[in-house]
Amino acid sequence: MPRWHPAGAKDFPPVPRHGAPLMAESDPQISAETAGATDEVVEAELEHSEEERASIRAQRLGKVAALREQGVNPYPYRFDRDRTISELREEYGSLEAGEEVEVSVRLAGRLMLKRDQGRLTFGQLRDRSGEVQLFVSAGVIGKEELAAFNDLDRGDWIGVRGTVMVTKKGELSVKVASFELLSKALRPLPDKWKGLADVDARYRQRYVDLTVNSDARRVFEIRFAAVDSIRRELASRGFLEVETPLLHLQQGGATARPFITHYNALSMDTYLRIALELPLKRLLVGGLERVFEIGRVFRNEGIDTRHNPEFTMLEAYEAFADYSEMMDLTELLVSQAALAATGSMVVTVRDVQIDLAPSWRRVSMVDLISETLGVEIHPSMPIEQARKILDGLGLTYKPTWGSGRCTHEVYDELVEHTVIAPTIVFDHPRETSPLAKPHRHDHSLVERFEVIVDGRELANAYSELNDPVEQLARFRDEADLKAAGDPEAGDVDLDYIRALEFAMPPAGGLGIGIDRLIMLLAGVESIREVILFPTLRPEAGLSDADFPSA
RNA sequence: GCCUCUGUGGCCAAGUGGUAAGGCAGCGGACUUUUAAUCCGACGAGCGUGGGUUCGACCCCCACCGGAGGCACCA
Repeated sequence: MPRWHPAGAKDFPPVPRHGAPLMAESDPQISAETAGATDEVVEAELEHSEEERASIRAQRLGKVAALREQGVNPYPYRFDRDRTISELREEYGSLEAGEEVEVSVRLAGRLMLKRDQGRLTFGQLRDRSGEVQLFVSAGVIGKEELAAFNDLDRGDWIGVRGTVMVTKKGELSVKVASFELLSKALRPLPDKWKGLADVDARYRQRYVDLTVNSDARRVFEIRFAAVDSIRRELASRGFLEVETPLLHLQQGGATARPFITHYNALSMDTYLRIALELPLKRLLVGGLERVFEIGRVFRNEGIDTRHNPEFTMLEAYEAFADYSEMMDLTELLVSQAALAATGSMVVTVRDVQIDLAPSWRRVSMVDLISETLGVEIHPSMPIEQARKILDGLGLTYKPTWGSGRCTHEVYDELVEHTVIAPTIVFDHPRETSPLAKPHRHDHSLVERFEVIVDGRELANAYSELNDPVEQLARFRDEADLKAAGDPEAGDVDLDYIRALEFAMPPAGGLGIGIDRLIMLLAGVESIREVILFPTLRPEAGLSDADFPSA
């Protein structure tokens, strides 16, 4: 238990004061002016204005050089911190205004704010856990050390040692007994009140965004907590987390245009993966039974508020299960992630409250179309009839489309975006779902569902196709499309077929777009807000000229 | 790829044909309980880049570069 006692008591002996005037030593122009010689004054004024005109970066480089001259390393190697700021707050948060504790603490962090009061300076120190005020008094550390503290800049990393106190106004503070510079910032932090507003700069210099914008930190805290929750939930159910190759020899697992790269040692092109599916299902063949991967996939497509060329997918596969177990699993993973990340299963997107708690509505695609539009369309109906329905709805279609594709089109264009509350839309047309297992009762359908929240697809799941003969036939259809010029069509993955021929157990599979889940949980509208370093075009104008050495 | 909007000192931000407000930070000074501290003082940009129109352009036009949103495309 910490012992507290009234303010005023000191943990550290007062630092002896040094008689030297504060600025005289470090400010040559002042001594020059007081010297009175005309030439010297003119020279000093010149020097003075030059100093003022120097860029902030040049001034800081000057400070770095000055420190080195004094034998101080502006970039030392380590600091012994004994607690984080949030730990400090937990321990001493109940102190009353004016109280002080005779315990020395050692904190490290970034100096975010400085308030110079003359013989007293307040600082604001931030570490990863929070912020705390620094109370830096000449009476404690002496004039010289106070001057040195005042010479620090916003953005510098520092370590401090001191006692814990609460000011008259009730602010928990560390009364600094000593401090050291841990890393000197050469560039100034953005406006202390407005922060960094320019979105371009926020994405390119995410380090600055994270430093000054608490909203940015909040989004990524949500992201880390949500992903952590998903991992724990899956692990607790016996799912094994695995890592599979990013470099693929064949294009497959989804329909998307891939990035192609070249592997010199083998003198061949390889694809960056567009999905996790096929390697994971090979592991089901291998008997791992429950596997998942959370990983980056790459699609060579455009960038917009919902698409980044590299993004994060969760895929999970469970042997002996079908898509109905995947429905339960999806509800569980998403609702628990929301709870872990935000403290609530209710999220707010554009002022709309959405409850992610189980159980979600479950409705078949054709029923949902019927309910929303009053239109009865079904993948099994004659194509002429389906076309009439699309005509009636003002939708266009291609001559190659069957009734399944037409049904899906109605759903995509007119229904999906109207679904706000989390909804499991199941039994998709077989025609538009080449990787799912045919429906056990209706072969115009497949056992597939998507989860729609706020009008957007959040998850996609199947009863996985494990019939090698049918899989090969579907691969060949795709290969024909690719040969005909469709860049999104996949290759025939003969090794995958061979794997299926060793028999893959019946299984349910689930994919969740992690970035979109985080958007939902954080209530943000752009995928770039949930990706630390979103893909951007090369920055214009940044050059060596921006980095003069002195 | 197309359309609309947008780019002003380190950051925020006004100005939209007549020769660049203001704030923050930085610099000098005052101040031992501030919390976007306050007060005083001095300083800093020719307005994304390149052309063009004009007596004159940050403001108008064109192209290019970066960014945002939308469309197309895409799960």
